[in-house]
Amino acid sequence: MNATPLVQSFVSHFGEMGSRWGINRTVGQIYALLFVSEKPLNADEIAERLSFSRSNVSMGLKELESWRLVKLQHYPGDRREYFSTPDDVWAIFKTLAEERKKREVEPTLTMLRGAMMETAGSEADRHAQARMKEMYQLIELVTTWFSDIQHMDVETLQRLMKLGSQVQKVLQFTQSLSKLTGRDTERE
Amino acid sequence: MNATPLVQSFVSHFGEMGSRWGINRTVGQIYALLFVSEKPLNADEIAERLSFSRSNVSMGLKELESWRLVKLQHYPGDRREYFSTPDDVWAIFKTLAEERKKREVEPTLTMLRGAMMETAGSEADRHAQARMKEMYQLIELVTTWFSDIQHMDVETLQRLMKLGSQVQKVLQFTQSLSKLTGRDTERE
DNA sequence: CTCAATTTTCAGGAATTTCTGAAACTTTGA
DNA sequence: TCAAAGTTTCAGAAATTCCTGAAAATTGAG
Repeated sequence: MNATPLVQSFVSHFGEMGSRWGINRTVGQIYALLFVSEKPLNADEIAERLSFSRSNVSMGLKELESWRLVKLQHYPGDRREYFSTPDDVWAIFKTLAEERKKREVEPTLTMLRGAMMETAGSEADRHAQARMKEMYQLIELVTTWFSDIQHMDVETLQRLMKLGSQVQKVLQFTQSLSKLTGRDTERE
Repeated sequence: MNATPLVQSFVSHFGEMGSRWGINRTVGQIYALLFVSEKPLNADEIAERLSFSRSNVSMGLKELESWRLVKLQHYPGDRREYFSTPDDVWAIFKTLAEERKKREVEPTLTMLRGAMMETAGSEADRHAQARMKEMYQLIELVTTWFSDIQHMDVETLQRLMKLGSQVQKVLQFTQSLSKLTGRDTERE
């Protein structure tokens, strides 16, 4: 690899990390390279900089496209495809969260929903089903909340996050307000 | 495997999913089995039910222990160790989030911190460093918020989550209040 | 301390995943 | 329509990860 030590360490870190969760080393490194790159790169440039085979890069890029993590563009008079990552890190974060939800959470929710429909044939089954229900409700609450939050604009989100656990006080305050007015601020 | 179809499908789903993110099939299945089990199981029982070798189960349990996801207990007059998962799904969720943070996020933050200390030797480096800083700030904000939230009690947390994006309105309200009083509710 | 019960370690075979080069395919400009 | 430039596919080699059985280590009752 012919990059500065700075970029070098960033790229290899993403390689290692990549394999710690779902994606592989190649994909992690390609992403990292694109993320810090000043200008979009074409597949050959990526292959050369990371010393991967051209075909490996092609597969990696396809994988990144399926995660919606890379942008594709063309330059006039050049037939090659140039890749880059979106500039806005918040947008990247949201995309990542959405995709992980789709790949890791949704299938589990579907399975759990199915299991909860089954008729329990034994005491053990009844217990298992109750446990699955607890898991289902937790996951559903958390993911619904997540997607609620994702639809907020970045400024509000940042404000909320900076507020941190102080939101508790705000909540207590509105709670006592709603007791006064008789209106409930909670949904459902 | 000698389980009911209900437990069967739950366990195999966790096996598949397990390999989709960091942990392997064995570990996923052991966890799933313990999660729905009425009573704690010892290593031999687990090995038998899942048709894994005894040693594989031993390694899987060790892995789960390192994630703090299993409880260990003994019965009088029985030298074997019995394993189970905590009852409270919220507690499980928190543990999982903490461990993932420790394993997946902290190392990245450390690397980024290091990279940001380096002196950029070129225009490309300067750009890379700026990008890393954006990433660093986002991750730090999100994880700090997460741990803030984790320290809230479950009731408050649930209330907050059920509120969903309506929290936006509460926020706008307090914002206008603070304009009136001149006090700022945000930290930092 | 001894011995049997239980758990852990670990070398190497099995299974899976990753990566490559060659070939097939696609696109576009002439 | 053709040829050249570029991209994707895919079979199998290479690397990695997983899993097992055998042996070693640990534990605790007597």
